[in-house]
Order: sequence, then C-alpha cells, then structure tokens
Amino acid sequence: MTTTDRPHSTQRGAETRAALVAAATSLFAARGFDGTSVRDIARLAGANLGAITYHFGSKRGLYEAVLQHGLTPLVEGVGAAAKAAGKPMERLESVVDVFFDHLSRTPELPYLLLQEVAAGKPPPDQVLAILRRNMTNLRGIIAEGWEDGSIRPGHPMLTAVSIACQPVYMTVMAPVLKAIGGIDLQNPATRREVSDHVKTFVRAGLAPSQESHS
Amino acid sequence: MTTTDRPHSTQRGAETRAALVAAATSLFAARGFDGTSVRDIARLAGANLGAITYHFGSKRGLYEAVLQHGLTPLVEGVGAAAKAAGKPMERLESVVDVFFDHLSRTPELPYLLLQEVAAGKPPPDQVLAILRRNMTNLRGIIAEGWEDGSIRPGHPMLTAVSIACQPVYMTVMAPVLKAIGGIDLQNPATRREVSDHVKTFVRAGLAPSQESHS
DNA sequence: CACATATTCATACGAACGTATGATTGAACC
DNA sequence: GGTTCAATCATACGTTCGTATGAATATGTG
Repeated sequence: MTTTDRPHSTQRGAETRAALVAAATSLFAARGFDGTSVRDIARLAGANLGAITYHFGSKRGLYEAVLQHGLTPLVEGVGAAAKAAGKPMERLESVVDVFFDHLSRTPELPYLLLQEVAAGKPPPDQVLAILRRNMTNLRGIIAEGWEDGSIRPGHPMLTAVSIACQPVYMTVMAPVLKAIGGIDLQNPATRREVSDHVKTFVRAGLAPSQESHS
Repeated sequence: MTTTDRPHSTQRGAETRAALVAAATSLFAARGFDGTSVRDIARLAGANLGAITYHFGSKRGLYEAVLQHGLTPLVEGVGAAAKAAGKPMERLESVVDVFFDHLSRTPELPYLLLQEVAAGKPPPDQVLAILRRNMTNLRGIIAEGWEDGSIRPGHPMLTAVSIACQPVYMTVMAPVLKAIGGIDLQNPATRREVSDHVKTFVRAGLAPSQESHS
C-alpha cells in the first residue's frame, strides 16, 4: 500500500510535515500551484523528495494542507472578534483590524485562496466550509446592528463581502499599491493608516442613512 | 532570425492572432499561466503549435498580449465615465456600473490580473501603466467631489481602491458567492442587485460626515 | 507567370515535471 | 538483542512541457 493518507503521524515526522507546509506555503503563494515544483518545496524544507508523497499522498494533498493551515487562524480570529463584547460597529472595526493584522503576517494567504477560487469554479468543500464560517460570523454582527439601529439595513451577505473584500484586496494588490501610490503595507505605520481608512469607510458605509429619524 | 516580435501583421495572420488571444484568455483565466499548455491553446484556437512562437515570440508574449487586450477596454470605459458630465457621485456610480458590466462580459479578467500580481512582486510596466491610468481617473472624480463638498475628504488613492475593489472582488469570488450565498452574478437581475448594493455602500461611504454643517 | 514574403505545419529536442519503487535508517517495544 | 514499523533517501520511469527547426503552403506584387 502506498500510504495515500497520513500514517499514524505521531512520531518525529511531524517536523518534516511542518517544514513542508511552511515551505509550500511561501512557494505556492509566490509562484502558484503549477508554478511550484515538489523538488523546490522539498529542497526549501530540507526534506527528501519522497517526503511529500509519503506525508501528503500527492502535491495536491500538500496544497490542501497548506490552505487549511493558513485559513484556520484567520477565521478563528474573526470568530473571536464576532463573539466579543461591545457595540456591533466596534466589533466590525476590530474584524477589519484582525484581517489586516493576520494578512500582514501571512500575505500569501489571499493568493492561495484566490488561486483556488480562480482555478476551477467550485472551490473544495474544505475551503467553502471555512469561508462560510467567516461569512456567518460577519452576518451575525451585522444583524445585531440592525436590531439596535446602529447599522443601516441592507443585503446581509453583500454587506459582509463589502467589508471583508477591502483588507483582502488591498493585501493582494500591495505590490501595485506600492508601485503606483507608494503605499507600503509592510510598514506598520502605513498599514495602520490604511486600516483606519477602511474602518472609516466601512463605518460611513454602514451608518444609518443621513436624512432619517432620531 | 526567429521573429521574436510581431512581423508586419497586415495579412490574414490577424485571424490566427485573434483566435490565439481568445483561446489563451479563457484558458489562462481558468487554469492559470503555468496550468495552461501552448498545445491546449493552439488546439482550442484551431491553430498550429508553432503559431504561438511565430506570432508572439513565446508563451509569455502571448500572455502579455492577452492582458493588454483584456484590460484596455475596461480602463477606457472607466475613462469615459470619468470624463462624462454630471455630479462626481453619479459618475462614480457609473464607474461601478462599468466595472460590473465589463467584468460580467469577461469575468476571466480579474483572474488574469491577479495571477500577474500574485506571481512576482512587480507587475510588468505595461499592466502598471494601465492600472495607473485607472487610478488617475478615479482620483480625478474624487478630487472634484472634494471641491464641491459632495464627497468626504480622505486618502485619495485608498478611496479609489475601496471603490474599485468591490466589483473586482465580487467578480473573482463569484463562485464562492454562489456556493455560499446563492448569489449568481451571471444572472442580470442579481447582478443589478449586487451593483445597487455596491453603489449604495459607496455612496454612503463617501458622503460627508453626518454631524457636520449645512 | 514568377518571385518574395508571410504564414502554416509536422516533427524533434532537451529539460523539468509528479510519482513510484525499493533499499536503508532509526527508534520503540518485548 | 531481535523485531517492527514509521520515516528517510537515492534513483528511475513515463509524461508533458516550451521552444526550435526546416520544409510546405498561401498570399500578394511586379
């Protein structure tokens, strides 16, 4: 048998697994799935060529492990912000912060996800489930804001997307922002400026309409 | 000599060129640059394998032709909206419409661009120039809105990005929107609904702050 | 018709790819 | 200390890749 799935994985192979995921994350993000060879991954991870097949079954298996490993902490951060105390608008702003913070640490993440989405029409269930969780968290905060009148009514999911798209898009376009506008998201001060802009924009975009009542 | 650049290109090779660009556009968008073979492109275009090297010098040359061919009309549409008559806010809304209209016709476009951005850090000058033009147009409208007080002050470029990111992101994420939220951007009625949402969000996000004067 | 040039075409080459294979190592357990 | 099995390793296989090559064909001009 060819160990297509992970073996018991309780031994010291865990180090190799982690090294492979780390190496694959940066290489896949930088060069895309097809643009990255398993030989490059193994070399960067200091592992043997056969280690990828052994631990992940295939190159594709490693890719899915990379996706899950990268997406989970971000979504958990958003979930924590969603469940925290405070007014809905404040929690939405902290969601924006969570996005920028996390994406600044792992800017490769959106690339990995976008590759996945752009490739075939339906992303794998694994990724869909994670995104669904994220969407549900955001919609929960928004619905709460409807109830107390602090957020203007609107399409729940589209509103969530309008918020989340900004940190993600700006992170993806960071090289362009830098080249065209001199905006360097790597710089913490600049990143705070960008994050503040997005929060202001979101706050204004969600505020109850101007000409209405109390 | 190996005709690395286009020959005179006044003859009937123009048909082959066009067919290659069309085939490459859909294949590159669906599978990425590295995921697409020149053999597949030639087959889909009904052209010979050697035609790509002959007309575009290399696979990469064809890719850049695809990018330019796809981006130019969108940016020209935005330019037209920028130069049109009307209040700044109305023109910004028509920019959103232009984005959605154009991207619904060629939804592959953002993929092509994002692949380019995600791959290496600096996108080619050709693409940068096009994006710069787009940004300049948007900033022009925004600056005009500052002057007549119809748009809240803010960072010019970030504001432009906050607007443009939404149609682009939603088009890219269309498969996810459909799978998670049942929102089908292919459907014209739904697309109008999404476009209206974005316009409302942008209008609110740019409006002068609530508690101020006149 | 003859000539030159633009274009198409079939084929070949070397390199790089993902994966399979089987031997080898190292540690845990009786 | 011998047995077991997860893990590592070097190597090989068959495929597919982008591009080069040179002959064949179309096209347009005198």
